[in-house]
Amino acid sequence: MKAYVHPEIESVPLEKAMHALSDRSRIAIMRALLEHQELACNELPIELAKATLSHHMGVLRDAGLIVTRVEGTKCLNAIREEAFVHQFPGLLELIRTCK
Amino acid sequence: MKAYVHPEIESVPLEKAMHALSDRSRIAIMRALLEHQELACNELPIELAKATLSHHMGVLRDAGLIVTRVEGTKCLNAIREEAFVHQFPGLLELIRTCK
DNA sequence: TTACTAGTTCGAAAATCATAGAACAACCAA
DNA sequence: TTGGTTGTTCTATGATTTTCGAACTAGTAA
Repeated sequence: MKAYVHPEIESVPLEKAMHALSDRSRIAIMRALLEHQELACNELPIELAKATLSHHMGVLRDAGLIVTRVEGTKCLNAIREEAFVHQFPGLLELIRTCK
Repeated sequence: MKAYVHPEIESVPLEKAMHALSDRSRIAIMRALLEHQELACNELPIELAKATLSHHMGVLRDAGLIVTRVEGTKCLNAIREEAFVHQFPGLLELIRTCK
């Protein structure tokens, strides 16, 4: 489908990760991925136009928070665990537990 | 000088705190407060116009991350520790340790 | 080939945000 | 009272962000 680019975790500054998580829809995406491990875009519980969803996935990907792999016509998204453990310790727990 | 309003911590959603920390200047303010406990606006190591700085302090205050108290002509700002311990566990450490 | 599905990219509109000058209020000190 | 300091509020401008329709690419399947 397309060659997805994922940044080096170390090159992502904190404010970029914070910005990626400053949107209600993107937090909802992260929580869905926490619950289901791996989801295609159209399986996400988000009521937005395709183009908008694609934009949000790009923001999360650029911030090093998710990884996308192609499988047939769909692309499967998952949380980039090492980003949180290594670069942003505690952040994933915050997303998981915070109201 | 003015009656500063501080929100109930519980009413601050995660995306609001994330947005407050999605700006390089505001992260710098938080780090200065981590180091010095309490600082007036004009003591912060930020090269911005007064009006801009006042805006950033308002964003941090509205997100429940800092508390401001008046003392004479100046207003002293400090990190609202209970916000982090109680509402956003791990976030303060992230600000402290993250590059 | 044709049709369908999944997702991206382009272009544009609306909303939000960062920035700062100018005027202002409040306090302090001479 | 006059002047200096501290910070807010108003207003405006430029930049960024969110949103989505439309056109597009790539894979799958009939």
